[in-house]
Amino acid sequence: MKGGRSKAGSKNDDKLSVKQKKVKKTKDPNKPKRPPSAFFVFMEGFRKQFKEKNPAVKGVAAMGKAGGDRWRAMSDEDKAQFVTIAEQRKKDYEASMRAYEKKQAGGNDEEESDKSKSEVNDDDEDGSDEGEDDD
DNA sequence: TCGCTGATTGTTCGT
DNA sequence: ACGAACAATCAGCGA
Repeated sequence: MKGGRSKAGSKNDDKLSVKQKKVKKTKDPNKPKRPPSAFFVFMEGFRKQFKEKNPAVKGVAAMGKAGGDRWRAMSDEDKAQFVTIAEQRKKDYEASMRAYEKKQAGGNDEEESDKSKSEVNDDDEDGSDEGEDDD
């Protein structure tokens, strides 16, 4: 979308590219997944609502159509909210991609795990009692 | 029993 | 610059 579309005569939205059915086998295990677009970010919240309103919904097609229809009904400003989030996701993706390229360049076991470390849980967590207040 | 297919749009990569 | 692929979701059906 985005106002200026490169395609000049896109009068028909035929499903020219009807591929993507079976996701190709990504042979690159380190390849980071692509950041979710604003539409997907919106879908994250929409899925819950859709499930609540349509608990008997089956398949993703119904949700996809409903989501797409709702998405188009939204104003650019409303979508801007998700777009902003999507941008953050993209930023994070760039960082992941950087690590990915780094790995591709040279085999190093250094992953992008140097970011903020939630809790220093060295030992295997038991999970029985959640002690959020350590110390 | 396991795994793919379907439908939506946006974004990103590759040529 | 254009094209094509791929991101998540859930339940149903095929082999």
